[in-house]
Amino acid sequence: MPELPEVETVVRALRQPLVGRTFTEVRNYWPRHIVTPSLAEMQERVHGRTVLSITRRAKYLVFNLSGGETLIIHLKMSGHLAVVDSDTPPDKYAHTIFKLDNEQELRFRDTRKFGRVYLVHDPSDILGHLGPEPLSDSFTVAVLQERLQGRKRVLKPLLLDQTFVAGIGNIYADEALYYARLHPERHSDSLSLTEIEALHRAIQKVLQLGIEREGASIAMYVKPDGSKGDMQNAVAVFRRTGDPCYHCGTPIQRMKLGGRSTHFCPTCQS
DNA sequence: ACCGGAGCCTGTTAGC
DNA sequence: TGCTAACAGGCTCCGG
Repeated sequence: MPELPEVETVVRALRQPLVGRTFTEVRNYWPRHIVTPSLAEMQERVHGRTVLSITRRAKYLVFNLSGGETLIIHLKMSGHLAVVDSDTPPDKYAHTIFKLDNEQELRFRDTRKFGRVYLVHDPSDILGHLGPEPLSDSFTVAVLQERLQGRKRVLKPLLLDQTFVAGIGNIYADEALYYARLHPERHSDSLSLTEIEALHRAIQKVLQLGIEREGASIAMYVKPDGSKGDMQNAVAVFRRTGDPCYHCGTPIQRMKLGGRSTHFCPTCQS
C-alpha cells in the first residue's frame, strides 16, 4: 500500500504523539511480524526506551530510541500505524502493539500480515542495501545517469527496484514515467541525457506532489488518524485504464510488466 | 545480470 | 444476486 509519500505522511503524523514517549511493553499476535530479535529479546530491549526521533528511509519508518536502539517498521502492502488510547476497542488486525508510558499505545495494524518489525543496533543491517533517496541532494541527474547506463533493464521494473532508487512503488513509478513521457518498456541504456533529466525531474515532482497531498488513498491506505490522503485525485495514469489522457485524450492503457500492472498513455509516452 | 513465476496473506473487485 | 477468479500500493527467493 504505502510508498515513499505515504510513509513520509505516516512519519510526520506519528512524531507529535510519539517523540519523547517511552515504551513500556510490546505485544505480538503474529510472530512473523517481528523479524529480529526474538519477541522476548525485543521486549527486554524496548522496555524503558524513549523515542528520540522518527525518520524515514525509502519505505521504512525508523524510530531512533534511547540506548542506541533503532526500531524499524515496514508497512508493506496493508500496514497501518496509529497511536490510540489503550482503552480503544481491540482490533483483530493489530498484530503488534507497543504500549506507551501515558495510557496510549502504538498499534501496527496489518490485514495482509506482510509488514515487518526489526530492532537493531545498526540500522544499516536492514537499510544498507537501499539505493539513493530520490528527494535528497545526493540524487542528482548525474547519479541517475550513472545508474541507468551500463545496464539494460526495462524502465518500469527498474524504478521499482529499491536498490536502484529507494521509495518508488507502483503508483509513483507509473506517474513518473508519464510525466517524463517515457514508455514503461524502454530500456535503461537507451535514454538520452534530455530524457534522463526529464525522468529525474518527474520522479521528484510526483513524490513531492504525493507528500503535499499526504498520500494516495486509492485502496486501503489512510493516514494514522483514519482520514484519507488526496493524491488519488491527482494521478494522471494510475488505475485510469480506458479513461482519457489529460494531455491528448487517448485512452490510458494497462499492461503487465515485471508482474505489476502498469498504466501509461500510448500516445504521450515513447 | 536479468527475467518470470511463486510465495507470503486477506480483503475487495471484476466478470460471468 | 451469487460465485469464482483475478487483483492489490511490497518484497524475497528460486530456477532458467
